[in-house]
Amino acid sequence: MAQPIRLRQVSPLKASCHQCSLSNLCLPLAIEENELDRLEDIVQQGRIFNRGEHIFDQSTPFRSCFAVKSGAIKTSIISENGEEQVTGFFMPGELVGLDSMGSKNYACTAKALERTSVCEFPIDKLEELTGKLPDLQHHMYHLMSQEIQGSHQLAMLLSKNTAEERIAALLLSLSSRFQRRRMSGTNFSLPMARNDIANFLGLAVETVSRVFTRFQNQGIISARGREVELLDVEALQTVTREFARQNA
Amino acid sequence: MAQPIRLRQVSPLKASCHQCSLSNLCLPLAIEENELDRLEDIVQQGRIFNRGEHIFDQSTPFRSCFAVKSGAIKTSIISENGEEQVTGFFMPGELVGLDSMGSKNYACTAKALERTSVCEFPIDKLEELTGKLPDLQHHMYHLMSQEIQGSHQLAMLLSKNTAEERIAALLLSLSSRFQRRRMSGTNFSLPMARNDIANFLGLAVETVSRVFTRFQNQGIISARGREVELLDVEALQTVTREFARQNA
DNA sequence: CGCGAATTTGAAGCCCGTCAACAGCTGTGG
DNA sequence: CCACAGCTGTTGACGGGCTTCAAATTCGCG
Repeated sequence: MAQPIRLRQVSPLKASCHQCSLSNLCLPLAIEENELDRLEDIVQQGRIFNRGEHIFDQSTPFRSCFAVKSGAIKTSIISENGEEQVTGFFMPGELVGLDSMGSKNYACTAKALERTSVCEFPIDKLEELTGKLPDLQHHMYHLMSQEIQGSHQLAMLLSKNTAEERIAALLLSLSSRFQRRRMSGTNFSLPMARNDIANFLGLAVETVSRVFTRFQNQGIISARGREVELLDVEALQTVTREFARQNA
Repeated sequence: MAQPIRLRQVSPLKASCHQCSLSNLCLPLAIEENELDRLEDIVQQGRIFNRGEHIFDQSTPFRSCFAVKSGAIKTSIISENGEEQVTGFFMPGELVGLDSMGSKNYACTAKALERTSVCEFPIDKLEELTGKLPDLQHHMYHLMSQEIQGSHQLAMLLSKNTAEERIAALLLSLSSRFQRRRMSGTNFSLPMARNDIANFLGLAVETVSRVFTRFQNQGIISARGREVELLDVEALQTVTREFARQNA
């Protein structure tokens, strides 16, 4: 038994970024084969978190970024007064912790919404490696700027759009992220509670609930609990652009 | 005349990051002396833009990041429908363009709010340099993560706070940024129009105007046009925390 | 099966956006 | 030098979308 275990500690772990079905979404994206090996040298794979467990906590020392392999994670910041703001939902293939890069402590708390497995990238080794691999550094810049852009989009959604538009946008965002993983873009299960949706979109829980039933009555979606089916994607896209048309 | 000019092309330009009063805010922060020289090799200094001129435009090829030397810049994104969202205001010592890092095109448009001078960092050279200088790379990561965090704070402000709280927060933010430059934190001139404030904070212009007069009637501030004096900073800080107290 | 949490539904109130009109400031041209 | 236009900022009135409060109902898990 000893030998097989030893082998597993080296070979399968090293090979797994190559084999990972998410390698086209995660960090290895656009990296040369031989460079991928060096990334695998620093990654700690296969950590598992149960629903509700914290991957890391705000204001604790920043040690690592995490790539979601399966499951889902929500990040949130707690202001001095204890008010929570959900800042993002992270699906498989997405990188958590970029908002803490270059800082001493984590800027937010990351919590598993369901049973979730992640790959861990120790930040000191990651920074060292990005210094050696220009493509990887470029990709890190890209991912971080994407996060900034996404946050700006969210700010736009929050400041200019109605409840219906915000929820339609979230459903479409989730849909495209499921599709990217070759899963159904019209029939999926929401990883987060209504409460999290409301907090993320800056709405009251009751409003979220009402919009869901309204969409259902209009035949745009079909929802029972967290199970959602998008019946009329075009109608949803119309809703998100509705506001624009009126103010054109 | 020829010789002095030649000398100026080398010596004063190279020395200017050292001499710049903003060097403790901008990129050179926390960089070794000899490394600062290499940063100066790639920077193009002293470009001037008049009020209203664009530093760069959304969807045009991303070439450079810009550090504000004097004046002020606003960045905004235009959605497909033509709706504008102001994403940030940039004061001297702050770096513009981080949301486009690693992308092919600029993610937003940057516009001078007043006569503004900037230092330009060509992105290809900057990326190359950050690959060689770990401290500089670390600082870039830090600046970008700060931008993500700031954007999350904005989202929180937009989704949970009243008009008064948002405007109080903006005034306090501007105040501390003026103070950082050794300028008065209680008596300053707003670089942006009411319209920009409203757009940035997700409010109607009329609401911004009303809150300004309300603050004035309460003796918290004194404002005439863009000239603002903070008469009671503590009261402003209380306003921003008011919401929290009620929901504690 | 039973309890607490999550979700849904209803009713009432309020903050803020919209519409409208006015005032203030700036620059231009007669 | 003043008049006018255009833009920016201010003030008032009104309506609507969302929050809040309250309670019923369902869901989830031991």
